[in-house]
Amino acid sequence: MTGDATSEVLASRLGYLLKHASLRLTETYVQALAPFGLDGRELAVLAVLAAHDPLSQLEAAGRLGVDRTTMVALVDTLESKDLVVRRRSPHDRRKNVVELTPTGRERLPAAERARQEAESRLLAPLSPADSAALFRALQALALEPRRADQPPG
Amino acid sequence: MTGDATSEVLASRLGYLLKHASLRLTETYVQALAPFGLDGRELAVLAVLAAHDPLSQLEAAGRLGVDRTTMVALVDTLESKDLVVRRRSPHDRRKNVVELTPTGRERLPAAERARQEAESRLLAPLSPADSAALFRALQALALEPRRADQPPG
DNA sequence: TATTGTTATACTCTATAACTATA
DNA sequence: TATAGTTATAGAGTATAACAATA
Repeated sequence: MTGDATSEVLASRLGYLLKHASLRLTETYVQALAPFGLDGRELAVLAVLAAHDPLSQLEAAGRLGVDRTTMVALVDTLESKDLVVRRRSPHDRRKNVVELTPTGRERLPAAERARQEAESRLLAPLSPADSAALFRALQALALEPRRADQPPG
Repeated sequence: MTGDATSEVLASRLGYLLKHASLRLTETYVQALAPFGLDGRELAVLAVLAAHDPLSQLEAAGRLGVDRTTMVALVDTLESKDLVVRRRSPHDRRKNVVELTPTGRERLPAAERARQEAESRLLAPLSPADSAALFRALQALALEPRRADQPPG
C-alpha cells in the first residue's frame, strides 16, 4: 500500500472495502498480538481447539475453513512454539489429535482479551448500532451457505 | 476452502469474518465479470481511470491503494486486452498517462452494472438498514486514516 | 478402495531493491 | 539528487497432485 488518496468511485465498491478493511484489521492484529508471539490466524486456531477439545487436523481445518495442507503448516508453527501438541488417535491411527499444551492454555485468555480490545478500538468510531449491524452483515456474507446460481429474471 | 462446519468461536471474530466475506465476494465477482473478460480489481482500475480522466500510473496506484510495481502488471494486463493505453506525458516524459481505449469505454458500463447486480444479490438477505450500515462501517474501517497508537488508559 | 496426514510443487498477490530515463 | 516506470526477485498464503500409513 502506497498512496492514500482513495478515489470516491471505490468507496461504494463492496469488494474494495472488504479487502482494505481486512488489510487494516490484519495490521491491527499484528500489533496487538505480537507480545504473545501470535498472529490472528494462529490465535483463531488456538480458540477453535480450546472450544472443541479433541479435534483431528482435518476436523480443525474444516472448522477454520482452510485446506488440510494449510493445516499441516499451521500446526507445525504452533507446535514449534510449544502451544499445541499432535498425538496419534488411539481409535483411528490415521488421525492426529491436536490439543493445546499447558503453555497454550495459559496464553490463550490474555491473547483473546488483547484481540478483543484491539477490535473494539478499531470499531470505536462506529455507533453501537452500526457495529452490531456490521457483525450481522458479515456473518451473513461469510458464513451463509453458497446459494446456487440465480435463475434469470 | 474445504470444510463447511465453521466454528461458533469464529463468528464473533472480525478478522475471520472480513477475510471470508472478502473471499466470498471475490468468487461472486469472478462469476459476474467473466463474460466481460475482467476480474474485480481490473474493473476497479477501469472505473478509477474513467472517473479521473488523465492519470499517471503512479497517481492511479495511489487512488487504488496499490504499489507502483503492482500497477505495472495491472496496466500490462489491461493493455493486452485492449482496454487501456499508455502514452508518454508530453509535460513530463517520465510519466505514463493511462487512458481507456474506445473498447474499454464501451465495456465499462455493462460490467459495472453486472458488478452492482452481483453485489445486490449477495446483500439480498440483509435488511436495507443493515446493508447501509455495512457500507458505513466498512468505509470507516477501510478508508479512515490510521490513528496513532493509543495512549494507555 | 477411501481417508488422514504429509511433501513437493506451483500459482497468485504483493512488496523491496536496483536499474533506466527523465527532471 | 529526486521521481516515474520497469524488472528481477522474494515472501506470504493457498491449492493440487502424489505418496505413505491406516482403515
